[in-house]
Amino acid sequence: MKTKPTIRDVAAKAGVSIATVSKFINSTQRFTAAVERKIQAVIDELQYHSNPLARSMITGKTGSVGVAILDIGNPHFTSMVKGANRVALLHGYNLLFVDTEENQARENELLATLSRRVDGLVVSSRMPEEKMLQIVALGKPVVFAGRPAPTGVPSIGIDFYAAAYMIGELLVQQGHRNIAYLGFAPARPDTERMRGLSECLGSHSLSLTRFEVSEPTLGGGERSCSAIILRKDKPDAVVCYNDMVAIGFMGAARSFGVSIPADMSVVGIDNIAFGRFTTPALTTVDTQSELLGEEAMRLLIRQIAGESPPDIAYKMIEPQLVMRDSTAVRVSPLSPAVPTPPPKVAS
Amino acid sequence: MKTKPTIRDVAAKAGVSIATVSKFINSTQRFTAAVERKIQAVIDELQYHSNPLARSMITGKTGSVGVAILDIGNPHFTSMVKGANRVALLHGYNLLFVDTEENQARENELLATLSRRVDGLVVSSRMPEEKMLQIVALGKPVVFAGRPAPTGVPSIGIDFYAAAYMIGELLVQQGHRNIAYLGFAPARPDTERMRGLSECLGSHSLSLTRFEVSEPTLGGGERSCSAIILRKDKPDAVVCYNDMVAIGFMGAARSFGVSIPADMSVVGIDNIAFGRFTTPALTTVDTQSELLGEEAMRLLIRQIAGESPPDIAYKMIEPQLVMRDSTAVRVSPLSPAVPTPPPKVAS
DNA sequence: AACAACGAGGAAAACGTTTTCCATATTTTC
DNA sequence: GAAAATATGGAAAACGTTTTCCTCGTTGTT
Repeated sequence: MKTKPTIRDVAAKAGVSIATVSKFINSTQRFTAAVERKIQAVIDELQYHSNPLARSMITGKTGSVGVAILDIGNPHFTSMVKGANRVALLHGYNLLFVDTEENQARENELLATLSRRVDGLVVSSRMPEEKMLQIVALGKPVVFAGRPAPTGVPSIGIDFYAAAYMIGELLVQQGHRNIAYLGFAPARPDTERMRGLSECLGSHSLSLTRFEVSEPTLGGGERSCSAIILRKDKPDAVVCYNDMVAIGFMGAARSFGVSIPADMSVVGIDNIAFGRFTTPALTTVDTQSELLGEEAMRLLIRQIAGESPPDIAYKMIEPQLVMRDSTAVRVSPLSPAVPTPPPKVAS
Repeated sequence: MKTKPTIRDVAAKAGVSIATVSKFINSTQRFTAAVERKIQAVIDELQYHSNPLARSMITGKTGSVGVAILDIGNPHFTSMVKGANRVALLHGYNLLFVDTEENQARENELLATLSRRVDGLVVSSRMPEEKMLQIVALGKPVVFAGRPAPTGVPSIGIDFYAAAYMIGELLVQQGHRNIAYLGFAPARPDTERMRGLSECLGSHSLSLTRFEVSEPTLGGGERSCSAIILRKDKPDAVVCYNDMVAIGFMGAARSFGVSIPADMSVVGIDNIAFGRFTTPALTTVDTQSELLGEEAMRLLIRQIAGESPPDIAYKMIEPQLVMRDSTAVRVSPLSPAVPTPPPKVAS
């Protein structure tokens, strides 16, 4: 009564061998109706469920896939998980995920443990290439999502270069000249964003001012606001590392009395759902987080199924501009060569 | 080279028995320095990691705990996960979570599978009591978080009754008389909220109008807006099932030309981070999602450690009102007995 | 009626560990 | 220096399955 019933219990009670029970459960062999009925009855009576650990040990398959994300608090990642979850379920896998952000130090251990419990891994964490290779060395199928992966490793990328470039184009068209980038670069993984933006500006003979955000969150955006707002030659547009930063930034900006987009345009990256509900609604570029998750999971599942990695190496998601109300054409005169002192605003 | 090294491989290569290697790894016994050095060297060379499945099979422990949440897209749940993750990590467990929303039909299967892979379960899904009992019957330690659980089952509750009651108090103080509740009740789990609200109103001789939201999300809140806004005796305050609904509702309301809080007060429940960044900032009541996750995990871990369930049965989290700008004292005259036709607004 | 072919069911090995004993080798104690 | 105590290491059973052969008994074919 205390301990869970094993296959041995049902075999004994049904008067057959454990082999028979196993084959019946996995429907790998047919038996006479009487036998099958008897086994089923005993299974129901005992509430028997086969132990997946034991099964996995011998089959080498677990029936689940893992997803490692950086920050479960960021809707971009949760959307990704949703997409991944959907296709995993569709293919009969279930999804386990871990949030690696909470304890960077134990990320390795976490992933090592996880990797033994799943048939494959999609990892979306930001990490140095070296660590990526360690994960690949775990020997499980893995696909990296949303970040450039070492060559030869399957991955779904997001074309942040293009994203940033189109943002730059928009802002320049709207007459902005003093454009700033509020970025996040612990191990500089956001060079793509910055490159896209500065190359775009460069093609218009403009240069980019760069600011650093402590972390890619609402709080990070909030805290980095004052440094930008209070600057002598305050930028007339700032493009943010992602939507979370942008939303945090806008909130703080408002409390400083700067009005968006009248005084300053702001744009994010990701297109999280909340961006539609801020005031002003956030202009951003859609990185199709959910599609990203779906594609990554498809890739992973194909890889688990044994398709050769070279065939399925790489794919890039093309972002799309989403115009909303946090950007506007600049009405004040183009920024003069000699900056005029900014008007004092009510703080 | 192809297949992962096993304990047998390292034993052979180190010239000792597998028992010795096992004991060394788990530090259950000391050996001579030479032997230990040798084993460690081989482990490093082979990149050996012990197989957690095999280990779990014999020890009966997995070293991980599971969390089942309803909707990973809702920041309330993700905060909870963050809290749970933190204390799990602290106690040496790692956290696996599954999103049960995507496929309600497979929820059972999902939980059954998960339950075999973890030492215990925190479940925060909304579900009928019968299903809760099924989960308990799985035989793993489990704590329910955020919802009332069957008696005798450990759980951390949120006092939604009190939450709703204090919202009602606030609104009445502010002069609102025609107060509506926008709720969500597939198997009516939100009766607490509604009870709290209507009992509060009752104590002021007011009655509650009730509206139904299709799903507890941004989209749900958005879609349910028109039915409320376009009503002849439009309520002057609506309290929403949760913050997501409230934010969606406010967004739609704005597009209908009703201004919040001037024309109508809105309040949510949960206090998700984004509520500070809407316009107006959302008045809500803090359910301390992160604390909820922490407490639930602590309870679970104590239970895994073998403390008797009766001792640790139940705890209730007391919510706190968070006043922001989506509520205001009502300036217009108290709602007349005969409703005046609503002003035509630009749609 | 004899023989092949087939179908139903079982015995036992395997998966990679942990753990309980047991057998030595080494130290301590007197 | 011998006996007792202790430290060091190993053999083998166990965990709960799947899977690969076998062995029968039954059916079908000629």
